[in-house]
Parts: sequence; structure tokens; C-alpha cells
Amino acid sequence: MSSTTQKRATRKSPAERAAEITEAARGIALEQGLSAITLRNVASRVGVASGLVAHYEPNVDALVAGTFTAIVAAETEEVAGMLAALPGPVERLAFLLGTLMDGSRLDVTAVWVEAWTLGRRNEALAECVREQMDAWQAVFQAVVEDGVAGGHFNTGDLDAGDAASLAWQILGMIDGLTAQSLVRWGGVSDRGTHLARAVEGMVGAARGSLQMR
Amino acid sequence: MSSTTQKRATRKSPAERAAEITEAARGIALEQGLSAITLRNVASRVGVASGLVAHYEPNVDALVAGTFTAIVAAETEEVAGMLAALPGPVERLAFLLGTLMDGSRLDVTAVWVEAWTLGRRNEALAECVREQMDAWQAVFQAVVEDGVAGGHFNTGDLDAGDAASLAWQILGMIDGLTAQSLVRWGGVSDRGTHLARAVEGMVGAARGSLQMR
DNA sequence: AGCATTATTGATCGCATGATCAACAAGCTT
DNA sequence: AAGCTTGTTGATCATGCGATCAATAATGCT
Repeated sequence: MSSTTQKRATRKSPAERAAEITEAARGIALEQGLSAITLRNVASRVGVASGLVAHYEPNVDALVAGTFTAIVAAETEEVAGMLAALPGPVERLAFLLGTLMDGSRLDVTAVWVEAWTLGRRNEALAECVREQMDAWQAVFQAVVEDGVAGGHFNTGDLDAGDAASLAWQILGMIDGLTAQSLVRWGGVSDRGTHLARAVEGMVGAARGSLQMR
Repeated sequence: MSSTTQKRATRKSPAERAAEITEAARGIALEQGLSAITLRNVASRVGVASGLVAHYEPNVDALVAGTFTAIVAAETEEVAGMLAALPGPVERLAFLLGTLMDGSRLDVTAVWVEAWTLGRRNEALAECVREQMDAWQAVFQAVVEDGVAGGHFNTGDLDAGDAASLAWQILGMIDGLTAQSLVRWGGVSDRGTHLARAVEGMVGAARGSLQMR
């Protein structure tokens, strides 16, 4: 009979093997959730003994936290990177709303929501969650400040420090609406339209200016 | 030595014991999360053998789903009940925003967020989550329709069916912002102010009319 | 008082988890 | 070619889970 069963995994460099494990954990998190990241689950996906995964990671909590950061940071950097190509703050804010609400990243949204809960029992993860939330908030805050400085937005009677506050607010709204679409797909057809209108009111942008397309 | 250790739990009526179990599960969910609801955990809180809990509940998934519904439905009914005492839709909407954002129900928020994730692997729970989301949406929709009919709100060029859509939107925003405050307390001081302004813009209410105190 | 009902126990099964570690073998250095 | 370094294995431990069920004892009924 043909030896389809590989007795022992080919020996690889630590860097290469570590990358395989990281990548496997990432795939599992996106497909089955962060809580599906177990030593045995990751090991079998890589095609390796469970002990080896434990050998490369200090503990499972750290692997979960690291996987969360890898997934979420990649998204932030990707989206933030696209902002540079856009002409001004109005277009950037419109792009952020449109992109984050288009439903093409539900797997990442699920990771976010699960992390909020898991962070309760995994302090390393909780710290990563806070970091990544801050990173997103910074992206929004920069756009808002830019828009206010250039006269595209008008926050009216709000004082200066409110750009930070506004950024948190917009981010929270997006989180809630995307989480909602995770559970209730059919609810609203045009989430983007309503959100755009709401944000226009908050930052004092012209009606329709944040509407994509 | 005094017999402080009770050898056997006092025999109680099925209704009474079932209520104890339900209450224990409720307490555990609010204090440690829905995933802390286990046969042994609930049993020890009631002061009873684990087998007894299994005897009263078909399975743990059902107990989790039922506990979620009990916690969340109680909140909905409580808040919705207070609406009747208020004079009009403007006051009702302002009250809803103010009450749900005041941070006094973080434990319930945590249950919501965890349920979104757990529903992925517990179909009974997922169904309960959808039901309770619908219930909340109905509360908001009624207020919005009332306000539009009475001329307090002005949804402008939006057609009739958009009250439902608006209600989903407002609910989503609240969910996101409360979930955010679960992880990041310090972020924003005046979430309520920004949210009120955003919702005013969405429903076409007068500036400041939805601001609580 | 005797009996039938049933609330309650606690041991048990199968399964999954994270962690640990002695043994093994592949590849590099000499 | 020999030897050493280290990537890799797989068995093992302690723990926790849901579920099941025969045995036990308390209650209410006759």
C-alpha cells in the first residue's frame, strides 16, 4: 500500500514553522472563531504534533491574543493605507464608512466581538483589544481633525478635544452596526445611508457628502 | 462538632427548585458570563448535586438560552414600561437614549455581546437573540412612527417603511457604544451628547431635543 | 402505619482541554 | 564519518465539561 500517511513532519526552520502555526491559527480564528484555537486544533491544521505548537508558543492565551492582533492590525493597516490615495477628509471619511459597512469583512467582525468577551478571561487579549481599538480611533480622529482644520467639517459649539470624542463615537456606531449585521442580516438594506446621514450631522458635513457612490 | 454541612438538600417542590436553578443561572450569567453556566457551577450555587440541574433542564444549551432571554426580556419590559408614563415621542426617545447609555447595565451588555458569539454554536440561543433584538427594535420603531405621525420628527425624503430601518440603526448604534464602554471606559465622557445629536439628525428632531438634562 | 411517588444523590462514562517531558531523529558542524 | 544540536513526537497528567442512571430518602396519599 502507498505510504500516504507521512510518519513524521519534515523538519523546518523555527521561523518557517512559527509562521505556519501563526497562519493556521489565523485561519481557524476567521473560520471558526478565536475560541477554536486549541493546541490540538492548530497542530492538526499544520500537520504536526500538539506538543510542537506548545513548543513554539508560551501558552494558548498568548497565541489567541497574537492571532487577534495579527488579523485586526492587518485590516487597520490595509484600510488606513488606502486613505492616503484619497484627495481630502470628506472622501476619506466617506470611504471609511462605506468600506467598513460593506459586509465583506464579517469574519473579522466576528473576531472583534468574540475578543470583547474573551478579553474578560484573557488579560493578554484584553490588552491587545484596547491597543487595536486605539489604533482605529486614531485613524478616525486624524480624518476628523483634518476635516475640521480644512473647514470641511463643522463641529459647531464643540471645543477642540472633541475630535477624539467624535472619533470614538463614530467607531462605536460602526462596531454596533456591523455586529448587528453579523446576527441579523436582513434587518436593514441601507445601513450605509442612515449611518452616513448620522455622521454628517455629527461632524457637520454637508448633506450627502459622506454617502458613497 | 456541629453539623454545619448539610448532608442532603431539603426536598422542595419542582416549581420552587426550578425557580432556584433559573435564578442561580441568572446570577452566574450576570457575574461571570453566559459561558460560566455549567451543570456543576449552577448546582453548587444552588447547593445541590449536578445531576439535579440536569434533571430540571433538558440540556445546558437550553438553560443558557433561557437565561439569556430571562435577563434581556426583563430589561426590555422594564424600560418599555417606563415609556408609557412619558408625555410624547420626543421625551420617550430621549429617555431611551439616556437610560440605555447611562452605564448602569454593563452586566446586561456583557450578556448581549457574549450571546452574539455563543449563538454561533448554540442554535437555541441564536433564536432567542434574534427574538430579543426584534423586541428592542419594535420598541424603537413604535416611538419613531409615533413621532413622525405627530410631526415631532421629520424623516424628510425617506419613505414610510424607513421607520423600521431607522429603529434598527439607532439600536445598532446604542449596542456598539455600550459594548465599547464595556472594554474602554475612559474613551468618551459624553457619549450621550454625541449620540443624541446623531439621532436628532437621523430622525429630524430639533437640535437638543433628545438631550437628557 | 404502610405504601407509592419522586426529588435527590453521586458515581460514572466519554470527551476535550492545556501543559509537560523523556525519547527520538534530522540536519549541521567538525 | 562521527557527533552534537535541536526540531519533533506522542504519551501522560490533572482538570473540566455534559450527560446518564441506579440507588436513596423524603414526601404525600390511602
